[in-house]
Amino acid sequence: MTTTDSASGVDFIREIVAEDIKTNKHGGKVVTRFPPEPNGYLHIGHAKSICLNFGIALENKGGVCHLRFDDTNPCKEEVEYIEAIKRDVQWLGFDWGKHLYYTSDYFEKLYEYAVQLIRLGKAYVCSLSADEIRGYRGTLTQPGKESPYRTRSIEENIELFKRMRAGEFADGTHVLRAKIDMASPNLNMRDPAIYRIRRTKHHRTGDTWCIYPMYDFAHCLSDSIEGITHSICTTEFENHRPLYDWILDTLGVECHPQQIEFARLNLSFTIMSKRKLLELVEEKKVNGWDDPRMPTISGMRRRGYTPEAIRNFCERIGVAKRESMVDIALLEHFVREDLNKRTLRVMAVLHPIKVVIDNYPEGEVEELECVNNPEDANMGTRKVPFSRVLYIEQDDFREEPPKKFFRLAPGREVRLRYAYFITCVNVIKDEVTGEIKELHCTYDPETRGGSAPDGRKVKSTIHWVSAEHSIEAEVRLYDHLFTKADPCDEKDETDFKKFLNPNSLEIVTSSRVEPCLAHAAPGSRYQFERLGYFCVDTRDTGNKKLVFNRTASLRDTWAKVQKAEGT
RNA sequence: UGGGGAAUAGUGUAACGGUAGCACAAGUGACUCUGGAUCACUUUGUCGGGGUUCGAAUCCCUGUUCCCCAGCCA
Repeated sequence: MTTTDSASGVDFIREIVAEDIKTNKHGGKVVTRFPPEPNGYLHIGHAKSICLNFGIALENKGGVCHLRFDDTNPCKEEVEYIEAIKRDVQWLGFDWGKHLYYTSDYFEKLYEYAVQLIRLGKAYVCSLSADEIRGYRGTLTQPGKESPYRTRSIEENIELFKRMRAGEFADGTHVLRAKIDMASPNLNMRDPAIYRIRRTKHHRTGDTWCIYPMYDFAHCLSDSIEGITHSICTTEFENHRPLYDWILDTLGVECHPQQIEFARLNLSFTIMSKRKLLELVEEKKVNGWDDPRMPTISGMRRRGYTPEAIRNFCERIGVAKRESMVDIALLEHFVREDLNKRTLRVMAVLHPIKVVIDNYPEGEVEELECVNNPEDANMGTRKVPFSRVLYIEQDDFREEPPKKFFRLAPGREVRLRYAYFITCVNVIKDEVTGEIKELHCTYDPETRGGSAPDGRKVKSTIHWVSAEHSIEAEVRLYDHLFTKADPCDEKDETDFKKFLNPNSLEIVTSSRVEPCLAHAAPGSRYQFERLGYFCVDTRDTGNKKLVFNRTASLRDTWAKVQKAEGT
C-alpha cells in the first residue's frame, strides 16, 4: 500500500490528527469511519474519502477505521447497494476488520437518546405539516416562528413520541424536533426534525420501526457510540457542525468526536452526484452502475482500472477545503503509470486491413519471439505466429502519406514488430468503391526478428497479426461520459444530460487479436501495443465472445501532430 | 440586505514571517524495434487595494469573487 507521505507537508486533517495524538486528546487513539448511505454505488469521490479515512487509521499506530452504513432512510436504501459498497471498499484494498456497523443497529439506543432529549426539555413532538414547518422556518434573512406545539409538556411529548413509535399515527402527521432556536442564523438550528414517521419496510429492520431518525440526530450519536475520534465529512456539512455538537453536548455523552470537513472531489468530464448517476442508470443512458464509462468504483474496475492507480490518484489530489475540479487527465495518468509496469504486451488490430507478403512462402508459419513487457524482463517472452497473410491497422497505411506520417505507404519500408521489414508494392482497391481491399508487400528475410544486418533503419514499427491464426474480438472504446468539463454548470438541474457524450462508447466488432488471448481470463489486463490498455470484460465475455474494454489509450503523439496540422 | 466556508501557474496541491516547490497538463530536445515508456530542459502563479515588518502567500484592515444552507434526504 502506498501511504508514503511524499516530500512536502501533510494535509490539514492529518495535521489535526497528529496534533491530537501529541496532546493525547482522545487518549492517543485514532478512530475514523467511512459512513456511506446504501442508496447507490460508490464513486471515485467516495474513494477519496475511503483513502482518507482508512489511510489515516493505517498511518497511526492502533488506528481503526469503521465501515458504517448510514441507513436511516429506508425509502432509498437497498441491500444490493450494501453488498456493492462492501465489495468496492475491499477491492480498493481496505479492511474494516470486525468494524462493520449499521446505524440501524443503534435504532433502539437512538430512540432512548431521543426520549432523554425530551426529558431534558430539549425536544418536542411537532404536529405541524411539512409545509407548515417550512413556513415557520423563516428565510435566510428572516428568523423563523416558533411552532405552536413547542410548549407541549414533557409528559405529553413522551406519550406522543411513544405513540409515534407504536404506529398510531400516519406518515407526516407528527415529527420529533430538537428545541433549539427558531431565530438562529443557521437554519439547521431552527428546531430541526430529528425523527419522522415512515411506514416503509427497512432493508435490515423490516417492520420493526415506523419512525426513523434523521441524519443529524443519528450520525453524531452513532459516531459517539462507536468511539469515533475524528468524524471526517464534506464541506456541505459544515453548517451542520453546530447541531452535531449541540446534540452531543446536550445529551452529555462521554465521547464527543470532532467533525472535520474537506472539499468533495469534482472530476472534469463526469459527474459525482449519486442522484444524477442513478438517473443515468434508471434512464438507461448507461448500461448500469458498472458501465465502464461511469465514475463508479465498479465501473472503473470493469473498465480495467487498478486499485493502486485509484489510490495513487487519491493521494496525489490531496485534501483541502477549497472547491476544485480535478482534471480527469490526472486520473488517466495514474492508470497508465500503473498499467505500463504490470501489463503484458500483445498485438491486436482493431480495424484490420489485409496484407499479403508476396515473397513469403505459401503455407509456411513461423513462431516469432516477442517481449512480454519491455519494462520488466521477468515477464519473459512469448511466441507469435507469422505467415504470408496478415492484418495491420488501417490507420497504419496511407496511400498518400501526409508530412510526418512515418508508417506504411506505397514503396515505403516499415518494420513489423518483432518480425520483418516489409515494403508496400501494390494496393488493391475495389473497382467500384475505390476502397482499399488489400495491400501487397515484400519482406526482407534478412530482417527476421526486426533488425537489418546491413544496419538500415526504418522510420516506423507497426503491429500486426497473422490472418489465419488471429482470433476475432469485440473491442469497446470509451471516451469521456460528458462533452463538457463541468456538465452541472447550468441553471437547470436537468441540463447535465444535454452534455452526455454521444461518442462515449464505440464498439468495434471485428478486431483481430493474437492467438494467446483465446483463453484470456475475464478481468485480465493487457497493453495492445501502440493502442492502449485493455481488459477482458467480465460481464459480456463468454464461450463464443471475447470482449475487451479500453481502459486508457496510450499517449499518442501522432494524433497530436494531426490535430496541430488540422488534418 | 442572515449565517457558514474558500481564494497560490491551465488543473490540483505544498510552503505555518525568511529562496514560491511538487504532480498533471503544455512545449523543446535526447533516446527508442510501441509516434509507447524513459531522461533532460522550458513556459506559466500568491484575487484587488492599503498597512505592519529588515523581510508577507503567510499577520492586520478593506474590497472583490466563488461555494454551501430555507428536505419529515444524507
